[in-house]
Amino acid sequence: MKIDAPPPRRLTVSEVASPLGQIEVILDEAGILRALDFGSGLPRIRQRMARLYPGLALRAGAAPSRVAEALEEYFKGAPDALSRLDCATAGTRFQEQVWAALCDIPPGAVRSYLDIALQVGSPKAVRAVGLANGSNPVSLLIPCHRVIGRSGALTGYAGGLERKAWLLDHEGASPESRTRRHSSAVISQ
Amino acid sequence: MKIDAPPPRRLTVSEVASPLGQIEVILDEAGILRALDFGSGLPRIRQRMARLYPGLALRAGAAPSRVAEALEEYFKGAPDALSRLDCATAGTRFQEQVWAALCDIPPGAVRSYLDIALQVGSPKAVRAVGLANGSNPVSLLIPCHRVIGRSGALTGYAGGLERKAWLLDHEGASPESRTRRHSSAVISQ
DNA sequence: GAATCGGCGTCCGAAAACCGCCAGACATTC
DNA sequence: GAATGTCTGGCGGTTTTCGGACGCCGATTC
Repeated sequence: MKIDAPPPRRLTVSEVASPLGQIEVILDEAGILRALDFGSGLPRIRQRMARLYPGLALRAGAAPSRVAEALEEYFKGAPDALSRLDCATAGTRFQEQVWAALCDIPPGAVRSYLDIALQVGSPKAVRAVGLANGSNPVSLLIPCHRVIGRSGALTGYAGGLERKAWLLDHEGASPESRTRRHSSAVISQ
Repeated sequence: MKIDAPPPRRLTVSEVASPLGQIEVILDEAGILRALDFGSGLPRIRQRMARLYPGLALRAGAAPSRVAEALEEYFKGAPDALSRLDCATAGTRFQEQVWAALCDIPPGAVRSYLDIALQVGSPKAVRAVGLANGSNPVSLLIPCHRVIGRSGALTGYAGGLERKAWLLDHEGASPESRTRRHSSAVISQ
């Protein structure tokens, strides 16, 4: 669940194993997720944290079992397991709107970038939606992987397109819904 | 005393009466002074707080008696009373250096802007010292009023030159030291 | 499909504007 | 001469503004 929270005072980074490789997890002192990304994304994420929360150091630590277990369940086939975890973000108004819209997409469903743009009230800001998507700090919980091109093409994913495809399969998004053309109104749900 | 402290989570603004008019005081949740200025400076100070600590609202409240008493004593003639209070600032490296230098000036003494520039190791940054002085968030505790022109002219004060003059008189800075020329080495102390 | 173009929020770097100054050069005045 | 006043130019952080580049797209055209 995406929640509101005051800025963090302390950030702890830890690793969790997954079928898709190491996952980097950053939690604040209250145990709220501030970032989650696949291993290769660590430099990117450190940079974002440094920009968002200047002067806040990252210290290493072990992931709470709570978090590790939720991830494990998710990868075992319980897509709702992640909704037990709380996460908080610090973005611009537009980014927050987009990220909130992402959270409305249930597992197994997909949306197009245009769908999201319409939903946040900026019909022409489709590329901007792509940018906002790409700067989502908390992968998986905020399901930016459920947004694909209107044509059904996956188009892009910071963690790599293979992972995006894997996740959608895993969540049961029908491959058909991802290749049918000009049917964004239909593929919802 | 100027101390180090983590960024505030909550800010409370309150007013204290003084011979120089209302004084606005902003404290964080730990009772540490984050800002202090004369009444007219409130908009200015709100703006600075908003920039330094984005998303942090100011709520109104009563000043702790501790603070009110220290100010009262100061205005009754005990210049050291303020050193009981803790304050914390969030400035650039240069600003922090300047503000620290200000804290070395004892009551009753004055320094020139050049003196401060020399002390922080940037002999030519006299105007920058003026700027840093002017953006001191915690008046009185960080005694920016004790910095005057090398010629003895008061040159400027956010709270108004009358108040600057009053404060220096009140602290016993000899009027002579403030008008003598070409003697910055002498007017110190 | 492949190429083109339009659209939009964000980041980043460069440039300009702002000053709570100081020294030096000259006029004035005694 | 010495004291006082007025100008002028240079100084250096900080903040603000501005412009360009960028990208997880979509519609159109060929």
